[in-house]
Amino acid sequence: SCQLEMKSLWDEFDELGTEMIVTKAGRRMFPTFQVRLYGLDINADYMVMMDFVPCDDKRYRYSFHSSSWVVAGKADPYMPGRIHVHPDSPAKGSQWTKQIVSFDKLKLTNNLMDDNGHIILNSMHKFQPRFHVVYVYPKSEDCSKTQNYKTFIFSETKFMAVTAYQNHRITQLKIASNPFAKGFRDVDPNDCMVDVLSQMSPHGQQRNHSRPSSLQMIGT
Amino acid sequence: SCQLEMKSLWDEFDELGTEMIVTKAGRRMFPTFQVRLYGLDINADYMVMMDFVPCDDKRYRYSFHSSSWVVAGKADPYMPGRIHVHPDSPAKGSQWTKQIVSFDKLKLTNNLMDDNGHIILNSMHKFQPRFHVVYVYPKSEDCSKTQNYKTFIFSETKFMAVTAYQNHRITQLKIASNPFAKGFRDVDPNDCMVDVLSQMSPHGQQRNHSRPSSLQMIGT
DNA sequence: TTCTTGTCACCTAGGTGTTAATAT
DNA sequence: ATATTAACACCTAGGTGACAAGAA
Repeated sequence: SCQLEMKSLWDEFDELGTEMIVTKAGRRMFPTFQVRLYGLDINADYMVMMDFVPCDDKRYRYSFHSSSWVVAGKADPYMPGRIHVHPDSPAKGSQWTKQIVSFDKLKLTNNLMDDNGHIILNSMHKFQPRFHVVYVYPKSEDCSKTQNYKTFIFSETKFMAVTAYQNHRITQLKIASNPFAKGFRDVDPNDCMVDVLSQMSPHGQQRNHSRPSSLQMIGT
Repeated sequence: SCQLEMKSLWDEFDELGTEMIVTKAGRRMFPTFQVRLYGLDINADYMVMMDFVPCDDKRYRYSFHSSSWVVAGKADPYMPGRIHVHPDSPAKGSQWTKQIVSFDKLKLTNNLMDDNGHIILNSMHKFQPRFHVVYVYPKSEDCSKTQNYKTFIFSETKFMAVTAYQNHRITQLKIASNPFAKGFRDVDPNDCMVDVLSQMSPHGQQRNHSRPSSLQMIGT
């Protein structure tokens, strides 16, 4: 079996309508797709991988008027999706189960000519990530008898591919939760008066907030 | 067969008497031990790994008077060395031969109690890195007949383990050749008058040399 | 209008030798 | 004296959304 990591964060995004940036060079997903695996054969070899399937046959646009996604026509021509094989593959069941399996190297692109092995997605289309665990047969074993893979789908990880964020609340949630976007945070949600004061002690780590407003709060 | 990458850089260090820093937290080697592999069976599995053996039974100290290493007694008690298995192991011969095999994740420590899997070395002792390629037998094959590994030793990669650099010329060569030490370079060896001038054009990338002397050269 | 692209300041994450303080 | 440690400024390397300009 298989359990999605950071499910509560995925849920938060899903409620707003998750958006993932696609760029020519390739952009990582946030949240990162991470799972915990259970019940694998310790000594058997497995490949683990991801792919992405269209949720429907539609093209969307974001209506700022109603703050929602509306259908904008039929989907652009669909290319059979690439598969991203986890770079640790193949590995023993013991390896996969003893730590979280993270797809943080996976990147999304809208470049149809991409030759970096990134996942190619159409912008303004909706996608469902899928996770696959493939059992690698030993040479001696008969591979015609049993199904050798299992697929897991987490509905809360579906998302709209975009070249720029449409829903401002998604932007704010990304900024609040992605460490790499810390530079855009107005105030650190972990900060409170006590924390701000503790930063002024010689042991507290100093931070430079670019916005003076967040520091003026101390004096008022 | 097997070929050492960056051999000329290793030679430069070896002529001065290579030193490698060991720290409690673990320090990478520089130059990084990297090799090119040839003649592996494309479809067979191999493990590749490194270990370090003492060059002799001596303890050294650096004589600043004579600018050379002198024997300072018998070696400290020797613990059988750890083995660093390349993280890509096991992999097919095709994988190992199609790109440079780099041990840039390998770290050296002087902490006898290290539990990060780093290589433990005695400071002020001399070591010889060794590189091993191990053939992984398929389950069906008889493993009692043939030797299943091969060891490569490059004499120019031997080094003295130190907690701080002793030979100032080694320090300077590290600073000149390791990108991460760029902050300690006095002037960029790639810079000449033409380069400095080209940097002043709007397309040239600006650099901030902390030493004003390197900029005063322009005016004189 | 709507969507895409490239550049940028600002981060995270971690690899350097330096330096001053400490240990032996 | 000699050797080790920990904090530090300064890098490499690369992941963020903002923004202005461009494309469809």
